[in-house]
Amino acid sequence: MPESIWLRDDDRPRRPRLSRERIVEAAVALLDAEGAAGLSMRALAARLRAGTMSLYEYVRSKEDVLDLALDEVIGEIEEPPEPGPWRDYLVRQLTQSRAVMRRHPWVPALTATRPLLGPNALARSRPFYAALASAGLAGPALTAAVGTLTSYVNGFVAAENIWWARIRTPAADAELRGAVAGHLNERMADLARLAQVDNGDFDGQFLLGLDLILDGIAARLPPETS
Amino acid sequence: MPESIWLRDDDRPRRPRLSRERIVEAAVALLDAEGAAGLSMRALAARLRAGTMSLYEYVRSKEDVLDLALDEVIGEIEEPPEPGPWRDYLVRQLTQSRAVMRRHPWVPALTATRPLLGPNALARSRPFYAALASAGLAGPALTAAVGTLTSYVNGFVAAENIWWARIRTPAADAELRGAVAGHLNERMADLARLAQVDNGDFDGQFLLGLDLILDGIAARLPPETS
DNA sequence: ACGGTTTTCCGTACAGTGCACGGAAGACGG
DNA sequence: CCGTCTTCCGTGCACTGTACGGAAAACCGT
Repeated sequence: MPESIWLRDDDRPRRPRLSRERIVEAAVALLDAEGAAGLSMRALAARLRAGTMSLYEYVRSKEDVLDLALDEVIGEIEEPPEPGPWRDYLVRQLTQSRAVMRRHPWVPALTATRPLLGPNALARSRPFYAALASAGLAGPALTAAVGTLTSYVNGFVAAENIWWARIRTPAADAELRGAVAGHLNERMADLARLAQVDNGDFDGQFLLGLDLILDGIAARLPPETS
Repeated sequence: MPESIWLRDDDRPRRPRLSRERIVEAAVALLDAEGAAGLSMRALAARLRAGTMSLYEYVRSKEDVLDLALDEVIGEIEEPPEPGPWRDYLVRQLTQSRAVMRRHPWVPALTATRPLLGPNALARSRPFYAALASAGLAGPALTAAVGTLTSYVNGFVAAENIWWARIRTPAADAELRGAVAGHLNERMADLARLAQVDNGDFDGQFLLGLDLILDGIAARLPPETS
């Protein structure tokens, strides 16, 4: 009777220290903390207290890590149980997408680089198509509507994040804002006057643009029923 | 009378071999040929037959090169002499933006990273604001409309380029298309059925989405005159 | 014609990157 | 007790951006 269970340390009966899940979790944390430039395989391994090359047991390349991290945070968008009216549903869903991309500012630039084929990305786009299909869209109009909306959200948050990235302190904010304003006023004052509302009301701007697109979609719906 | 002009080789009275212009020109060519990953300061210098560190006489960092290259290709969008009706103008201008981003596929991912403050970018956005302003928009609605349109174009072409990047040969195209279709059908057949129009009609999709947004904008215009 | 200053060019060096290779250490099935 | 297989990872290579400092050339004032 060798080593009774009660005496044995059975915490790791056959447990690898690393795993894909642990790696992508650490990768997301690292990306959030240091940005895309801060993610190196060495830094990632260090954060997991592992040797660099150990990661390659679970992942073929750094690209894989990025793909996995991306799909991971896409999973943070929760799927709603009840569909409800299509327009409310889309606003809610896309607002949430934006929130995720703000929590993880490295996301928009990454999506511009790689196709989104991960399980979470697919799971999230399904009800999205379904909502617009139930509203009456089909065929090219349907895919165009979906494409327009996702392109808009990605593009908007990408632009937004550029500005957020360059300000951490209010002082830096004021200085940057001043420098840009000076730059603009100096070389095209009329444009600066037209676009004077480029103060930081990103929330309002986001919803405004979204409504614009949704109005365009609504106008294209078959003039049907309820 | 030393060295008459006619005998002197005055081709280079004080001509540095390098210049910012030559550097950004080479950078654009290199980016077009090799993609963003292929642009290294060493490769860039080699293409100019210069030492690597010579570049730093004209540019503070690689980031500078990217900013300059980006603004350079934005300059390829020609400014139209006659404004004309706002809607036609916007469609023409944005179609041209898309064409530029297709010629230089590295552009959309770059724009997602940095602010566009170069002279060409500013010069191009001015008539853009002006067109929508002349249509009757002002204040937040104006900036929202501009933001929506540019976000859409960026996002659309970014997504589009992802697919173009992965196919060079028709064989690769067919294989990729098959793999993706299989992947989709396997794990969510209904979605695949809804989105069956994801064949390569990017042109049509682009204009469809654009019309969507423009309809939304038109609906928001003050119900005024001619 | 000449000394000094400024501009251009760039070789070297350093810290950092992704990852190929091959070995070690341990868990497992026979 | 002996292979085999999985996990871990040290070393090494080719490559990156760029700090530093020196060489050479072009310019200017005398």
